Amino acid sequence: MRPSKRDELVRKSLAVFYRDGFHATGMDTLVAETGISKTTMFKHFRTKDDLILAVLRYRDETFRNWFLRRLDERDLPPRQKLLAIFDILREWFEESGFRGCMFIKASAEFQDPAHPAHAQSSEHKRLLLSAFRSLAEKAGASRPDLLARQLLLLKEGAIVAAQMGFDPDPSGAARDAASVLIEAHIPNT
Amino acid sequence: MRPSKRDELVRKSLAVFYRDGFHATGMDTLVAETGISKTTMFKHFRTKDDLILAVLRYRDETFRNWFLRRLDERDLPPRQKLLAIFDILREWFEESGFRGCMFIKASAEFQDPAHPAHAQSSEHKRLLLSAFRSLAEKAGASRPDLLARQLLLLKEGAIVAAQMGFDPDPSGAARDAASVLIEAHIPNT
DNA sequence: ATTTAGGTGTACCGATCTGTTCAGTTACAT
DNA sequence: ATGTAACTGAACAGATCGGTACACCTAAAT
Repeated sequence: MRPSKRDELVRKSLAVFYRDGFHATGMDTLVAETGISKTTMFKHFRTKDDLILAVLRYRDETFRNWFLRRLDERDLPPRQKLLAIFDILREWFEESGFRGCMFIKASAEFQDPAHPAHAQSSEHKRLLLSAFRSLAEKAGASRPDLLARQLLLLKEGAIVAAQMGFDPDPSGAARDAASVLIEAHIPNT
Repeated sequence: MRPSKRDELVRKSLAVFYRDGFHATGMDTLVAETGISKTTMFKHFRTKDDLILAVLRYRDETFRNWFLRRLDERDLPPRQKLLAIFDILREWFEESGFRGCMFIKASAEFQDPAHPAHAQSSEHKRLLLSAFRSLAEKAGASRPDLLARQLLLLKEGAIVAAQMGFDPDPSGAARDAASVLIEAHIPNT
């Protein structure tokens, strides 16, 4: 009756996969780190890949919810919300366990675009893009789709920079660039 | 005497690692795909990790040389060169075997920042950044370091978008954004 | 009290992993 | 022709991989 073990497994596996990577994490490691028996794991998920997909689905939900809710909480006018994207990004980067974007990493480990993990990772980005686009529309951008795509490029670039550590303040540089782009797309007066 | 086998091994291994990933590629696969015996491999490189590092060094050299030479060939004024970055990016994306940036993928598979592969990947990006910065200086940017970092963020974002396929024209969107940023940093008249 | 569903623990399977060993081959320099 | 250095091929070692089998445990519903 209780499907709680399943959720617990997904949550705890997420943490390990996020920290160590997908191929580098074996099922025995998951047993050790989650405290859940292998038998139970394979009762809930037929294969490791199935578990990974469930983890990615869960990550998509929680991350997107967190990000967009955080954006709404500030209740700013749409134009400022577009900028605030990069403030929330900074919060994320400063979290102690930050290790980059799980979906970028998933698509790096499962390179075949036909692989479900790859496809699902793209889908996550498309969902974010469409959220950005609707913000850009509300903000009155002349070309909302283009602006949204550009802000997303800045966001992804900042994530990579934060993960790899080649920029001292990626969210700051991205935010500054975003404000120039926003001003160009949405003249202030 | 001939160290040609070693180079051949590095070159051919690069292709396999780039296509399939580091952890997903076993030494036996490399034997099959390179036609070089395992004995020889382990004579030239003590461990798989050593081979990976050599591959990354080789990739850094060839990619950076290719990119920057391509940029020089056009001999444009510095300001236009900054924009042309994104034209060369498009060329790369359109190559048939394109699978994203090897260093982003390396840092995704070797997440510990202390891991040599991770460190070397960051270094590659820093070298590119410093090339961008010197271009931005020559172009007379008011804040060349900031502009260079922002263009690099756009570049990395575009690479991720191209690899994951969530944007129909990442190099185009990035180029357009870059031109706005350049105009803001280097007033045209 | 007993059934039933979900979970545990451990041993195990065959395949694959990185890395080694070793006898034989090729090619070139003297 | 003989020595030498690089390379091959195949077998092998020990560990780990994803996944299975099976006997047992627990708790709640009947």
